[in-house]
Amino acid sequence: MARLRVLLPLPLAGAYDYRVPAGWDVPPVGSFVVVPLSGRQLYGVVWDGEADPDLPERRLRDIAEVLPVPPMTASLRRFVEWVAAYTLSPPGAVLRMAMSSPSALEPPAQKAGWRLSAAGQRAARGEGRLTEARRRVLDAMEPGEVYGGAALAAEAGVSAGVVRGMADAGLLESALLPAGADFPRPDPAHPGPALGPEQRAAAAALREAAAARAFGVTLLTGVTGSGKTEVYLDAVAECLEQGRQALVLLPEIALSTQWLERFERRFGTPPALWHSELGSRLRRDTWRAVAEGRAPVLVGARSALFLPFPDLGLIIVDEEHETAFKQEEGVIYNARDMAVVRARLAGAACVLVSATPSLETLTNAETGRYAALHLPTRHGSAGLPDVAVIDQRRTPPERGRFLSPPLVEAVRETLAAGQQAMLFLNRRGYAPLTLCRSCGHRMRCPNCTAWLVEHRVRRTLQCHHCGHAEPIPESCPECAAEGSLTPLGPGVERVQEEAALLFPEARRLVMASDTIPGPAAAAEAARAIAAREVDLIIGTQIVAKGWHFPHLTLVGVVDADLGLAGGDLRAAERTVQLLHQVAGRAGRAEAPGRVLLQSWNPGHPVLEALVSGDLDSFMQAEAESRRPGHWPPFGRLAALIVSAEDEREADRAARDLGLTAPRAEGVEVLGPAPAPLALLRGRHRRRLLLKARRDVAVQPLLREWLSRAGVPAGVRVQVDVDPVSFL
DNA sequence: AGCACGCCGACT
DNA sequence: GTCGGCGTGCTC
Repeated sequence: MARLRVLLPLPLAGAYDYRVPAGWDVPPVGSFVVVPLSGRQLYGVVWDGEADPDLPERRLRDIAEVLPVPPMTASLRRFVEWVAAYTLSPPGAVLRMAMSSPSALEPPAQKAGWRLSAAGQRAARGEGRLTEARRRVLDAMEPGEVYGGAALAAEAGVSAGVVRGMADAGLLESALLPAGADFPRPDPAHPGPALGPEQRAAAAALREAAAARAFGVTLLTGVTGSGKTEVYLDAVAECLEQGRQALVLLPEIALSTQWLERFERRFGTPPALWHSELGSRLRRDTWRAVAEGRAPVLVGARSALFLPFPDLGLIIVDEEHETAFKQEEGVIYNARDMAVVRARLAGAACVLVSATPSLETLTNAETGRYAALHLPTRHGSAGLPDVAVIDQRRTPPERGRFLSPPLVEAVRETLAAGQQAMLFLNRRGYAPLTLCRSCGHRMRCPNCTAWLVEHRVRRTLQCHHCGHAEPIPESCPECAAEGSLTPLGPGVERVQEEAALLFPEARRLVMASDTIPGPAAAAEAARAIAAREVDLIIGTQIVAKGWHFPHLTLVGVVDADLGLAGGDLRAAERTVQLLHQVAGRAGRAEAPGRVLLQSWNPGHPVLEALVSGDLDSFMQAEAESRRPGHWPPFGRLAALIVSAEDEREADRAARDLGLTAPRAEGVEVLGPAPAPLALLRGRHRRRLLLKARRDVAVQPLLREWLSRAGVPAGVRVQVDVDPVSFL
């Protein structure tokens, strides 16, 4: 009897063998099936390869069902295997991401609708008498087409009762609506916004890449406002004309209402969406529409990379430098890098887009692995904003304040001119640290190595790493002194408080992940700002991405030094990217923009680069500083995070792991050292860092190392290949 | 991932 | 005497 391999969406070492029941056709590789596993029924995928002939017959179970879904393509199967091997995850754990809507595998529930009956068709031809309402319903219908009852009533402008009455009278007969007919096709010929000459040239190059129907990567760069989005949407149009599907990855899809409006302007319809907040019903319909090729364009967060596109022709990664593309839990992967792999396996074009590309991507463009396109100027009349540093040592803020006199003055001028201003501080809450003035006690998280952040609006102290929250105590928990707890340092809430004192007449809006919790709030904020119902925006990094604020002419960065402390490999690169992005919010329409950076260290290369606008030289210097030590992108990194509830156990396991570290040419193991968050969610963490030359394949080394070093129970070892955050 | 089997504390 | 804690191990 035929045996085949079935991969299950579980963290198992590999595929299991199952029997094809007698009399069945052998389902093709990639088929979605239902199989029994220890008494449960599970979904799985028929996988490539030969079943184990030595497995005794009595241990095999029968496949229970083959599901009526298009089989998983070879290209997606290879991708699942590739990601599993690269990240050192069990293939089933990766498969789970590709089966993220299990109910989509079931036959879709068809909705009931109405169709013209024979009598109805006669009546439509004018036989017999009809009321006006019934006539309108018949006029709205085509013979043979099936309509939803409510939609039909609305289209004809009658009540639902009319439709029901016509059904009772035999003019309509019930029929099933075709499932999932509700993903509109974006029209590549829809007249979109006009492109300038530079944009047209770049768009033509991208169209050519998409028309080649072959793998290739292109880096598209250009300052904020240079029209990168319109250019790459032209490549999407080309992909549609080729009859293939396009995928656009965005870092924060939930907050991109403005992006969706641009898409609709270009194509006349919205795209299909994919992100974590999608409801289960829409999720199921979208997964299925993708699998059946009914969703020609999908815009999504990183997990959209694992959707079952039957013929993917183009992947766009917008804001490719964003760290939000890095998945930090479960299967740890970087969607930007995996997008390139997915495109290669699918024979698709890949476009990486950013105003401030990552050093990895820049290096790949420089060595010619990636093609490069650049849009040098802002589209329309807007010029680049003027960037200056405020030296806080010379003009310090008043005691207990955080806005220095020159910044206060600039905000005042801007508001007086009837323009909008923004204060940027990448720190949520009121104050990052709460200190007892009498004993020096600092309020810290019981589960993590982190200070508790005061959130005055909610009257709590919160940990931003594990979600721990407690009310602000009246007295010091250490020395019991009354009213001695003092907030230290600013968060956006505190900046807003200071702004309220300084600019009482200005209408202020705080934008942080806790005040803008979802797409609806983001859309409302964008509307209020565009309608000039807000004068002063005070925001964290969520204001940096993708917004278009036409009346904003001043951006004040409250603490430009903030991201630079703390020895992270990419601290400088990330700070430049973030502050450049924030600066790009200023002066996008006719009025010129102005950016002021408050700093205690104005000579820092990051600030000099932002002031001069010469980010290329900065990134080159950054590259030269990483090259000699074989740091990424000139070498490879993998982090091993060893964690245990017991601190001594974590220490011992980490030390033992360090002792068995691989010794090879071009490989170096650093640590163990306390991980930057040495205590996280109640687990003590130690970190080892494996650094290898570029030509060393680290996965075999890591696999061998981990299998050699037995990890005791209760200790967890997480592998993060290509870590971006060192937290 | 689930679910069973397995060996040590507070209950009707 | 039993119910139940979750530690370890297996599932084709």
